Amino acid sequence: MSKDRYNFREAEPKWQKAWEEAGYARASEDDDRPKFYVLEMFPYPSGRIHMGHVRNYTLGDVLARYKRARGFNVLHPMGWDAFGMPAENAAMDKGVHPKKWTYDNIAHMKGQLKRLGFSLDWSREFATCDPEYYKHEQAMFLDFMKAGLVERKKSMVNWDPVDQTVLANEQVIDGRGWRSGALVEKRELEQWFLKITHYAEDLLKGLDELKNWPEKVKLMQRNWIGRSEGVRFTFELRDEQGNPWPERLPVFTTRPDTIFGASFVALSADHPIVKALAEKDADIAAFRRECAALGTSEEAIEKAEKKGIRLPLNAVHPFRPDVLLPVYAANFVLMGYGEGAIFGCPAHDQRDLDFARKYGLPVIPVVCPKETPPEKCEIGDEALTDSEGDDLVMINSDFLNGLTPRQAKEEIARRMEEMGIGERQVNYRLRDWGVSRQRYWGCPIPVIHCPKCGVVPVPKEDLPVTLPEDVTFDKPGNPLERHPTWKHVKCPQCGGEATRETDTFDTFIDSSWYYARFCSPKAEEPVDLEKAKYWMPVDQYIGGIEHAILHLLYSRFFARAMKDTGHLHLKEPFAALFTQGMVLHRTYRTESGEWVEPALVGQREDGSLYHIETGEKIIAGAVEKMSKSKKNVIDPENIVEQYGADTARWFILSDSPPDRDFEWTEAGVEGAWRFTQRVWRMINTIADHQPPAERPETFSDAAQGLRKAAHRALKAVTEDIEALRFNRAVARIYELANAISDFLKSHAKDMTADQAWTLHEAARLMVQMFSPMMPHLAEECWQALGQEGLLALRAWPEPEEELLEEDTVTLPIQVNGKRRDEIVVPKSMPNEEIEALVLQRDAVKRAVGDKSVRKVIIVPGRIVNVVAK
RNA sequence: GCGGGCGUGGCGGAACCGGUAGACGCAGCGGACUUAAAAUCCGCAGGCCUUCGAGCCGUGGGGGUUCAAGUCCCCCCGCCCGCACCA
Repeated sequence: MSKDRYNFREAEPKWQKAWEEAGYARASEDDDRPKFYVLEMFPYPSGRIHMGHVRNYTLGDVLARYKRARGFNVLHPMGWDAFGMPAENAAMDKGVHPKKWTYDNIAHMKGQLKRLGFSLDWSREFATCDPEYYKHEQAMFLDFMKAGLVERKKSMVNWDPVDQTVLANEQVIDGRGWRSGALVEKRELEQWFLKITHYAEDLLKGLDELKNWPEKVKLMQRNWIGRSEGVRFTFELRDEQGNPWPERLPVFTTRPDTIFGASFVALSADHPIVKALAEKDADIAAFRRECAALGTSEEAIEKAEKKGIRLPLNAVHPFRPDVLLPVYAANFVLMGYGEGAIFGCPAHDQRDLDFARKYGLPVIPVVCPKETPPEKCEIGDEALTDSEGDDLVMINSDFLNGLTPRQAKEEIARRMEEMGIGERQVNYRLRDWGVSRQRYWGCPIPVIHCPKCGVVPVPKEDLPVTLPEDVTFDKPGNPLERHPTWKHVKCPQCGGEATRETDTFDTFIDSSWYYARFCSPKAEEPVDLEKAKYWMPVDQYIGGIEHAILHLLYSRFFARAMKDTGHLHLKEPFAALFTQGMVLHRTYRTESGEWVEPALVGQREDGSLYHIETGEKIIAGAVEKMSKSKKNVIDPENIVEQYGADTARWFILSDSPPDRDFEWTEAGVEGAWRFTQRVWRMINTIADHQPPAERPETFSDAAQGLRKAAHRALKAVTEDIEALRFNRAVARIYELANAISDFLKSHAKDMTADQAWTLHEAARLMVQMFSPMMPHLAEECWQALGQEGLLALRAWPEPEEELLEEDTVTLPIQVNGKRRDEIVVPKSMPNEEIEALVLQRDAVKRAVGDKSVRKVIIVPGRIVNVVAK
């Protein structure tokens, strides 16, 4: 290879082949070394990899390669999250079968990943749409059923009345179906649920043990689970004539202390009482329809204006029998939480306040800061929601007056229990996981519906229940439902005519246990426990923050369910979690507002932008997440083609901390590209200086300086890689490269033996340091430096301790907190001596002026601050 | 709406546990080399002011704690992520 120009087109395939032949990325359980399981969230096979994948898998690959060099037996597998809606959309739009579309995409993307040089153990690859994978999923579901973790109940879906199809939330746009444009309705269907709430407490407690998870993710999960302690109690209801209603109304509240501030009661529009009343009242029925048009997403419901309708009912205040509270149906009360009914206390809940103001209901403050006189305690536009402060006191509340809200909660709970109308209750926001999907391209749910026997599980020996391939997507709805023969089977129990379940699983199930399958991808059972015991848990999991709640919570749930059914031995699958940021790119538009892809944007001398094909003026827009709709997408394939894998990897690691968003820029890749070329030239220059075979006895000052720089860089880079601070590691490597350049410049002409030796040492260390990031270039450099064998197989170097120490230290000197001077002192200098030295300095004297020195603060090794007044 | 996060030069970022703000890279400017350009190499570089000693201002905005605040506390603004059928 040319010494002037690094040819990645030649080098990259060569080293990829060499690693493969060496079995570099193959993982085996039969190994004495400690194990390390690094896993990145597997991709959906959309067709092409995108920059987000490049970033994700580069982060993981750096760690995998580093850990191998550190003596770990590393498992770094890859697979495909292959079921899901896009395959069906492609079938509808382009007429291609979901299976063909998916497997073609996988083949293409696999090639792309290989060209990026990721050290993945491809022998463990699988796709979740392989019957070999999903048959185990079906088997586990049957075991979950036996263990009582599965339930069948009614729940709401978005229904498109024109397409006669169930819609995903993302397919509902402003309350209308994305294809038909029809107003979406809510519809109740019998569906399968996994009882994640069974583990609510355990999932919450388990978070405390996850020391290497980001606090923000744990906090989000805690809030999602939403444990709350409160009281469930019942109201007596009366109709408009004052006659008692046959049943009492149960409500749940976390704020029983505010009961004397109650000014209304609100029921969910889907509450059985509201449903019953709607039968006889057109207005209530209309209100229910209005609520149904909001769809099923909590976001849409909460964003909507708070609205309600008065029901012909009143509720009797439990402690003031003469007070009747009006009862409403309200759009912000969720049927799925608590009892689907609340009492409203406008003074101390924002939603209740908004509602009360809209309908002219009284706002009675019952909690008041202690220092405020009760008669001055007023509520404006903002409710006073705090109930924990000891500086709060109950007012307007009969026997509660004078207590803190905390005491009042206790007192009310006690009295309600005494009266027999309520009890304390722990409630969770977390709902059971609805896993039924009315779609074709998913894992079939392995049950049969028999008119005589009811729901009958498919016997395990009949698994997998596979998808029929002769299906069409020319009509809306689920092809499994209308397939002529597939669903018709004999009942396994009575042998009579029966039908298969035509719903398939939520694809989140597929991704809730794949990490365990990678331990034994060919096992006869879902997971080979011996192998799982060796590899699990995942030591480092890496993926996007967008999965902070659902995917990660479902996976934690699945591990628990698998443990309880004997399929896994631990509850927490991911020992450490890292959440990467998104990849962004600037957007461009023409003056008429059309998006333009970055490749078509040219820049003139004066900096103005133009369309390179049409010459139109182009306006630069915001830097945003890469998305097809805004055309600000850079295809990794083009980047690898133009610059090679190492440049792409290096750039994506270099600019931003991995957990923050990353802006892809042309200039940035160019910079990374130049660095690869600069390194290659530098290494070849160094190779020309033959080092002595033996390590020199002594080193010149210059050589010693370079050795210190190299070993310090090694220490810093090692720490940065361990902490996944790859951008800092990159900066340290740049610094070392600069130090080596400087050294070469000043000593190239009359290089002594010790200097040549030092140069080679520094060069080897630098190459090793960037080898996890730019593995191909590193191998090529390693060879150029005359080293034998694959660098990938070499142990990570250790810095020499004595080169890391410094005997002097530079201390900045502040006077009253402002930096005025600095001194260089021996590390061992006692504080009194430092103080004396500092006070003699001209700059210090000048800054002190005619004030007198009150104190001198010395932080050893860091700073001196002179306090003068 | 609710929950979570982020905000530092022209740009991406660095700054450990409260201790020199701006490492490193990108872009820029000046110079060398070249017939020329590219590439490469060297140098400069937060802002203001300057009598060239220095000084003042500066980490989204406002307040506070401290000898010392990008970092801790309170309030506000902007952007991003999630909200249970996108993956």
